[in-house]
Amino acid sequence: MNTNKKRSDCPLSCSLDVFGDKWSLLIIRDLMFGNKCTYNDFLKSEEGIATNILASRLKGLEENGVIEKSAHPDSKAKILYRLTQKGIELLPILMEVYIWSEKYYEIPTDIKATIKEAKKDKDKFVKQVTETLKNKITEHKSSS
Amino acid sequence: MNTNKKRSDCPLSCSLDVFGDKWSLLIIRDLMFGNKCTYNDFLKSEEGIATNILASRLKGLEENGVIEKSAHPDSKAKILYRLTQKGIELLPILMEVYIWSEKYYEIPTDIKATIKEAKKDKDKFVKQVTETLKNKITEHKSSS
DNA sequence: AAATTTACTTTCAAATTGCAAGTGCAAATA
DNA sequence: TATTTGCACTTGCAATTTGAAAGTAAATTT
Repeated sequence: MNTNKKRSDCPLSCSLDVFGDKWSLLIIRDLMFGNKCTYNDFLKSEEGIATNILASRLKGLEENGVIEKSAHPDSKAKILYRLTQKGIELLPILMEVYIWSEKYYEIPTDIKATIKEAKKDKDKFVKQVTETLKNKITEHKSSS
Repeated sequence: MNTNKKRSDCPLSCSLDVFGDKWSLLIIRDLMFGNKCTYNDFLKSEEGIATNILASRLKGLEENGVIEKSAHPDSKAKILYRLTQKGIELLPILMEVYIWSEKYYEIPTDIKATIKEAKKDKDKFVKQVTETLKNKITEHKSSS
C-alpha cells in the first residue's frame, strides 16, 4: 500500500506494509490460483472489491515489486497483470494460511483437495506451483 | 477484527477477516517471539500502536479464538494475554513471512539468526518454538 | 457510427484510524 | 492511611481510508 512509510525495521512489519490489508493477498490469490490477470477479473471476484480500492491496491503492489503490468496479447484495451518473482515467492505464505484455515474454517470442496496435496508434501507443492507460475512469465516474455 | 462479517467462503478471505490488517500479526509476533504478554507490553512495541486500536485488535483476536486473557500471576491489576492453540498454529505463516522478507528487505541482525535457523529446517523450527509456546500455556494453567 | 468493453478516476458519505485526554481499579510509595 | 503511580482500558475528535456509485477516455465490437 504505502511505498514510503515504514513503521519499524521489523521484517514482519515491513511485509505487512506491503500486503497487510484485507485485499492485497486476495489479488495475489487470484493471480496464483484463480487464473485471473486483468482488472475486470479481479473486480469480479466473489469478495466484491470496490473499483477504487482495486486500483489503489494494484498500484501499491506494483510499486512494491510484487506484481507488474504488461501488454495483453489479445487486445490493446486490456492490461495483463502478473506476479513478479517476488510475488511468486509469496506462495509459501499463502499455502500456510490455507493450511491454517483448513483446521478452523469450513473449506469449499474444490479448494480442499489442493490443501490436502500441499499438506502431503509442502516443498513439492511449492515447487510445482512455482514452476507453473514462472512458465506464465517466460511464456509471455518470449511472445512480446 | 470482525467476528461476524464474512466476505466469502474462501479460506484465505476468512483468514484475512481474522488477521488481515496492519496490526494483528504484530501482536501475535510480540506474543510469539517478543516475550510480551500484557497490554502495556504491546503498547511499547516500536511500531507505536494507538491504545484504542490495540484494545480493538485484542478484542477481535480474542473473539476469533486466537488469543485469550488470563490472570497475571504477579498482580491483579495486570492481565496476561496468551496465544491459544489456534494462535500458536499461526507460527508457520509468520515464519514464511520472515523468510520471504529476508530476501527483499534489510533484516536486523538479531532476527537474521532466527530466520537462518528456520530456513535450515522449517519443521524442526516450528516444532521447537511450538513446544516453547505450549509450555507457557500449561506452565500457567498448572499454577492457577 | 454507435454501443460496449476495459481500466481506471472522481465524488461523497460512512467507517476506521490515530492522537490526546480521561476513567477506574490495583498497587506501590510517602 | 493518604497519595501517587501503574495498568487496562474508554472517550472524543480530527484526519484518513473505505465503499458505493457515477463518470471518463481509449479500444474494440456491432
